[in-house]
Amino acid sequence: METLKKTAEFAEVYEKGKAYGSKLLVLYVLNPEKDREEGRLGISVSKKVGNSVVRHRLRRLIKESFRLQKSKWAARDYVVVARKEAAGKSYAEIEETLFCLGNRSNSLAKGENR
RNA sequence: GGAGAAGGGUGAAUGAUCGCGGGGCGUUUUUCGCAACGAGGAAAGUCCGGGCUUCACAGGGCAGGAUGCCGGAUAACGUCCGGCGGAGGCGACUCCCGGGAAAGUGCAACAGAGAUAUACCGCCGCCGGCGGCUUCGGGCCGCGGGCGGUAAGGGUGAAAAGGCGGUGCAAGAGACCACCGGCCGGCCGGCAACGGGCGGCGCUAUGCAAACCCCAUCCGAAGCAAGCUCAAACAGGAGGCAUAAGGCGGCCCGUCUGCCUCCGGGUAGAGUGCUUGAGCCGUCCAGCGACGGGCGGUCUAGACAGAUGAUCAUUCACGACAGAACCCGGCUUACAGCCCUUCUCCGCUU
RNA sequence: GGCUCCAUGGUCAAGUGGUUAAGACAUCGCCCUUUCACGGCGGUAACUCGGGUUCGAAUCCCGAUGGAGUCA
Repeated sequence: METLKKTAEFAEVYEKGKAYGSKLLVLYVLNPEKDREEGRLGISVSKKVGNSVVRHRLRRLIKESFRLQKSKWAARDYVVVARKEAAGKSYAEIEETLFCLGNRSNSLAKGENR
C-alpha cells in the first residue's frame, strides 16, 4: 500500500482537498491530477492525543481498516487526522467512523452498505 | 494465625485466516515461494559514567565544572558492596550531599539590654544627700545619686561564652569539687574511618559552607543529524581535438563559446557506521559481598515517515505502566495484579 | 534522537534567604454622573508539585510534571 510521506504531499491535500469531520476522525480527500491505480493514505496523529503507544495503535487501526477494504476506495489521496477523543477506541468504532466519512465524501464504491 | 521487614521473579495463554520488517534458502530480470526470527523492565526521563567517531593538543598552570566519613569493586561513575558515625524502631531492619567554621570574608530579619558581643531590670560592697522613727548608738526603715564588683535570677529569641548538684563568697563566678559533655597526649584493637580505656587541661573557640570560600581527588570539546565512502545536478583545473562557425581584431598568434579524456570539490540521493557485545545461559572455583577467574553452550530486532496489527474461537485472575532508532553500566520516575525465598514481633497449641 | 531554557492572581509581570509577596490590566462593591464612559476609594484573587538544607525558602539543593526554543 502506498502512503503519503513528504510534508509537501500532506500540505497539498490540506490546502486543495475537501475535509469531512466527525467526533473521532477528520478525513481530507484530494482528486489527484494524474490517474492512479489505487488510493494513497496519509495518517496524522498529534502528540496531544496521547503517548507513543496510544498514537501508534491509532495509526495501526486506521491503516488496517483502510487496507482490508482497499479495493472499495476510489483512487484518490486521503489524509486521516485522529482527534483526541479517538484515543483508546476499539477497531470497530474506528472502522465505522472511517467508512461513514468515506460515504459522505463519495469515495467508496457503490454497493457498500455501511 | 495475625502484624510486619528485606530481597527476587512474572508482566495472560493457545490455535486459525489476512497483513508488516530485515536477513537466509530456492528461483533469479523483476516477481514469486519456503521455514524460522522480530520491543522493555523500565525501550521512558536524559540525571551521571564509559565505549566509538571527528576536531584540538610539547609539557604545566589559571579559569570553569563535578565529587566529598573509611576500605573495596569496576572500563568508568555522582553507581554498587562491606564497614564506621548519627537518627528512628520492642525487633527483623530502615534513613542520612556524613570533609574543613582556631585561613579569611559575609549573613543571622523581628524581638531583646546584648547576636559573638553585652549589662536593661537585678544582686552585693563603699561614699554622700533627703524624709521618718528613735532606747539618741550613722541604731532602724524608706526614697534618690555617685564609684565599683558580679552574671545567680528575670524577660527576648531558633540560638545568649558548657550542663547539673554542691563548696565557697559581700554578692557571685570552673574560683574549687563529683558526675556528664568538650579539648589535648600516650596505650590497646582495627589497613582505615573509628572504637575502648588511661592520664592531663577547668574549658578557650554560636550557627550557616545545598553563602563566598579552603583542602583533596577527577574532568580537552562535541556528539551517530558524530563520522567515512560513492555520487545525478552545479562551480573549478589540466590536456587533447576541431580549427568548420561566431565574438574581440586590419591579419596571424592568443582568448571566450563547442566536443572528448583525466583530476578534483560536492547538493539531492545511496551505501556504511548498524549490531558479536565490558553479550547471554549453565556449571565449578575464590570472596561476607559488589565482583573476579576457569570450562562448556549459544547468536537473540536493526527500521529510515520508521516494522508486532485486525478478525474469529477457547480459558482465566478480564490484562498495569508503556514502543527499540549507535551501543553498554547505573540512577530516577511510572506500574493492575500474581508468585517465590529469608527473617522479626505477638498470640495460640503440642 | 541530541542540546538549551522557562514556570509567581484570569492576563502581563517585579521580587538575589527575613513584616501580611510590589504593580498594571481584568473582575466585584461603593462614590461621582440623568445614564454610560473616564476618574476616585475599597475588596477578592497567586509563588507548578513532592522531598531536603536552614531558626526561617517564591528565592538555595535534589527529583517529578507541564510548556517553549534549537540542531535537517
